[in-house]
Amino acid sequence: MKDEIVDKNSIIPIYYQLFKYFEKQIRSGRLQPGDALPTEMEIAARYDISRMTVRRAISELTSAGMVYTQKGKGTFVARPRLDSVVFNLNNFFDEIKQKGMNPHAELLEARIIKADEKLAERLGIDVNTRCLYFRIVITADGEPLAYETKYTIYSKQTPILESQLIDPLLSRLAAAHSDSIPSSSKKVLMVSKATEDEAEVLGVTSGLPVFFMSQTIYDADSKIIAWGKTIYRGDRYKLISYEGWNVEDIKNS
Amino acid sequence: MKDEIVDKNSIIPIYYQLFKYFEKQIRSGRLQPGDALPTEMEIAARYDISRMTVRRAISELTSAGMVYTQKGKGTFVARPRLDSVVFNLNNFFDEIKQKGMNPHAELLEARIIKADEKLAERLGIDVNTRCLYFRIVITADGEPLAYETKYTIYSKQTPILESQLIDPLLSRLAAAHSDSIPSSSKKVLMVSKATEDEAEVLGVTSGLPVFFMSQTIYDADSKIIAWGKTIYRGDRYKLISYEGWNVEDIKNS
DNA sequence: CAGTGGTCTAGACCACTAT
DNA sequence: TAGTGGTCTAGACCACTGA
Repeated sequence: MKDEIVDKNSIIPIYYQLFKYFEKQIRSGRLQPGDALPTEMEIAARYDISRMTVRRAISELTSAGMVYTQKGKGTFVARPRLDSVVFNLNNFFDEIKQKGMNPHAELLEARIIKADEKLAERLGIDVNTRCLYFRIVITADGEPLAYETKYTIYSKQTPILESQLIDPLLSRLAAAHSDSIPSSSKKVLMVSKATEDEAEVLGVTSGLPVFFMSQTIYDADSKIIAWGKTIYRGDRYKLISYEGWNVEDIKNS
Repeated sequence: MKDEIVDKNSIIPIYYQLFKYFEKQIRSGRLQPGDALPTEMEIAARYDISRMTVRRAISELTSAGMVYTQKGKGTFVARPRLDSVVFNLNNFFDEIKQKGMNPHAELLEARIIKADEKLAERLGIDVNTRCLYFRIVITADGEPLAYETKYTIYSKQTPILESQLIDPLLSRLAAAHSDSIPSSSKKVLMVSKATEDEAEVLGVTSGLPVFFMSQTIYDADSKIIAWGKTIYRGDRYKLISYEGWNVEDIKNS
């Protein structure tokens, strides 16, 4: 009854209750950046819990970037890092759905081709190696938003299902039709102007600024097994990044 | 002598040795996605260490996204996630330095202004509130790369140092000249065409595709205390994102 | 039911920090 | 030297899984 902070009989783990308690202290400003937390021993004694449990709670706070520890000195409230920017580009389909729109992928073309010099160079393979080539356009409520062109090595020569081609995850396709297992990926985001071909597919005027993203997929031996490019309409797409401690509040403002 | 995996007398923590051991097993493919790790009890018994130490190692693997645990079942090797894209835009100065170039920030203009309607709207303040307005251009080896325009509430009315204005961190400036402490930040990345003004400052032709990034800084009460926009030359700037388990290898390829 | 990971304890020794 | 966080132990009980 003395301490409402930690309820040992709760179903909620003690370390989590403690984590939430300090999180609230910091978010509300009762603990300011630079302030020291009580020592681990103090916290353990105050709430009559083991020091290992206290450490678990502090470990969660550290992961969340809210505190940092200094050996021999103590644990201190961190300053929010507001200037390292992380832009997230998650599954396009889910993002569209999340906005209450209806996503759809349409297959424009799919062919088995023999690699020309340019493609052979890109995929790090010999000229004339058999590759799978296809193009899709992604729409939201019927309006084109993104245009993808993809290539992958076609070593297995297994039948191709349309459902695989419109799968937004290139790595899954590469896994199905190449001998290698996707292990790593490199994506590069650039700006560009829509070419005439791109403009037509996307239903915009040629020259519109667009996001241009290339993706290269590698296997465990760092060999390239797939390559693709995606054009996102610049007038409809933006990347948003939130940082700090009261992110949920500003998302709604 | 039997087990080279864990050296209890090493300076390196046991949990870290164990983490590195499993990391190597997974990266090399000896442990494949979906494979189960030995149970915690087994590992503890095999290397004669405490189960809590084993759990610390597994916790590190989980943080790294290399394994996942299932209550009552076991610990399994995860599939690398190759399709959630994270683009990082860190400190511009450091990035330029890292490429062996010489970064420089030049102050183009700095004034105390009274907010007009548009700015008042953006900062969520009353018209005619005193604000600090300034523009800077960032160059690498003398070549313009980015062009920043920033506004912050000027409530303290403390003297302004040029060193503060060319500080790439807007949050630091906001902290110095506003009553509030920066707590959160929102950044939006879009594509655009360089306006005539921007093109002149950046030394490019008008209409060049550019990255357009806006940043809004909030205090703990979710009140806006600063706003800025940055134009990055599209012909010189790109965002690169790596994912997977052998990222270090492909960075060099 | 036996086996798994999740939580927690009450100690211990260490390296580091500041005085 | 006293106090801090970092590591580690050898137990314990729990909820969940699958046979």
